[in-house]
Amino acid sequence: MSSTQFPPFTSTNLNSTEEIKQFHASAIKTGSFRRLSSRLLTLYSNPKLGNLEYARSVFDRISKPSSLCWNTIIKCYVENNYSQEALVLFCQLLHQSLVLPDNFTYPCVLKGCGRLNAIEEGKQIHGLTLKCGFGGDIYVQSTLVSFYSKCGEMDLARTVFDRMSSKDIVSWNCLINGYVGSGDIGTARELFDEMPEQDLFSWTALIDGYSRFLDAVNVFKAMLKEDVKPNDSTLVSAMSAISGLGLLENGIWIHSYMDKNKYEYNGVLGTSLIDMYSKCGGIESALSIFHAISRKKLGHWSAIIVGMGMHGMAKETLELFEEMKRVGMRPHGITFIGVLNACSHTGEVNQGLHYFQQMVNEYRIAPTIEHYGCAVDLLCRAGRLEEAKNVIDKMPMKPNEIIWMSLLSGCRNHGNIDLGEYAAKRVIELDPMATGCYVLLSNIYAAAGLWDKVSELRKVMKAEGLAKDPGRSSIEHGGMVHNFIVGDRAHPQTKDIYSKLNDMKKRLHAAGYKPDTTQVLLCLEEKDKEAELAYHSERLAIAFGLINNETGKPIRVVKNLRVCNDCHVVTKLLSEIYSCEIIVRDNRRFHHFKNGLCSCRDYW
DNA sequence: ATAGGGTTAG
Repeated sequence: MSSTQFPPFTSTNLNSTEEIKQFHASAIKTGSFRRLSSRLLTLYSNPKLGNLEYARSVFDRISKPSSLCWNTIIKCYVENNYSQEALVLFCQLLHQSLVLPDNFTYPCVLKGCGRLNAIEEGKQIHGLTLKCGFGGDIYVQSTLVSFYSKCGEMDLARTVFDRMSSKDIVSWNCLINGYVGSGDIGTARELFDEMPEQDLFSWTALIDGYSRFLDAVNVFKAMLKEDVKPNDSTLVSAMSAISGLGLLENGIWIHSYMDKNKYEYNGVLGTSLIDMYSKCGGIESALSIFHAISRKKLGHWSAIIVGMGMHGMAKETLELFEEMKRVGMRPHGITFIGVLNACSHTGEVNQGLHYFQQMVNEYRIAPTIEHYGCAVDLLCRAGRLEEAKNVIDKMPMKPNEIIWMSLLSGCRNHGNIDLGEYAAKRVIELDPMATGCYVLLSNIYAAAGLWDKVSELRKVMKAEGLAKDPGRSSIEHGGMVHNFIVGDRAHPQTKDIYSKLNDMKKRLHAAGYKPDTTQVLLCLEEKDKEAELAYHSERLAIAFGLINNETGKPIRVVKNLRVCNDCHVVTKLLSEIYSCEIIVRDNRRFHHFKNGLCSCRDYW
């Protein structure tokens, strides 16, 4: 819109900082600053512009700020994530100003309290709203619901909500969001069904709440059926669920929906798409999305670097990382997570350590516990266990169970009993219910033939009520997700699957396969151990994939645990025997099996 | 003289 259509002094269309500054300058020149100060303050306070300093300087030049001015500057601080300062201003408003807070003020400060998790301050302000007669204001009440929710006080949020004499869609959404945030998706769902009508926020909240489950995708589809048009946030939530589950077919579907409806990928949607394709095993698609984005932002670069790292493409990852720096993009902490992981997955230990140093020294990024986790992982995978232990001992924060699990896992892979026991003790101190830890330790004992120690561990697990987390694998076919657990016989095609497994077994043995039973947890006869391996969940999924794969497309399996050594050997052979590419996502990375080889080059 | 400023994803 051209500015000539609107006289500068009355224009409401000043959208850029530059335009506002011109307006500001002319207001001073013509002596109309006093008259326009409140308008200027509002313009500078636009949260999209981030002009907090200008807004404040205008506010400070207003001699007797009206409640409108107070409200605007307080909101500006909240929106720019300086809620602490917003509360300071609110106190000044209470004690030092000529005007009193009004019904517009309270929602702003309460929002600030929510952001700060300032439960006590919020409760006091809640009291004030009642005292000042704003207890029945729907905006104040909804913000209170939201505030208590953010502070984890669902009972209080519910009480405020139940006491509201009239509720609108926003009040319901605030409460639903609260239950979603507290992880109570059941109650969130009940409220969603109970509310008089749902809007985009309600749907998005529900999709968000189902994040790690297939329901998220189904709710998204139901929403489209109701002709509610998703916005960026909805799509991000839906894609995040798809990524978590690794549902490539669904991912392609949502992408084509977005294409058809002309969504823009230059912002957060591009990042989500890259992330989604990477995590669903479509790294080529992730790359083409990335390359098609004309003005690549930090999020896009980081997403593709993290994604390629997961696929073990260390060389390409590092090349892109160097290119990113060359074009003047400054990496942040998450980018380095991707870089370190890439090095870890291919065993580029020294290069990884070099990048860790670069992050600290050149980019002045303080390593988080996740970065130390990467460094420990890097060393552990390579068998440099003592060095890893050294990193743990010297890191500035208390190591968490993830870090000790990395060490333990390294000890399993490199057969270090003493350090393994030490790491396992640390894990159990932090998380007594850590099943995976018992399993890894058992693996160490089993590999060393210490069967009495294995059975001792099993007794402890039994006494503690710990069951081994069963291996689960899923595969998409014909618009459905098929899930398998070890020794599963629940699938409608079970008969075919087991006869395929039999066929696989024969052909594997003919190809010279010898089962590797060293990682079987149970103290069983050699024959029974082999049987245990033969029904690992990914083999059921692969058998299912082979039966139903007429198209010659890769078979894509998503697993909840790490691939065991034996399954890894088997999957390599199967890719050759059946001339079929098999792509497995385990809980850490991707394995692309083709022609008898795996992309991880047996290092994982 | 009058309008303007508020609540739900980040």
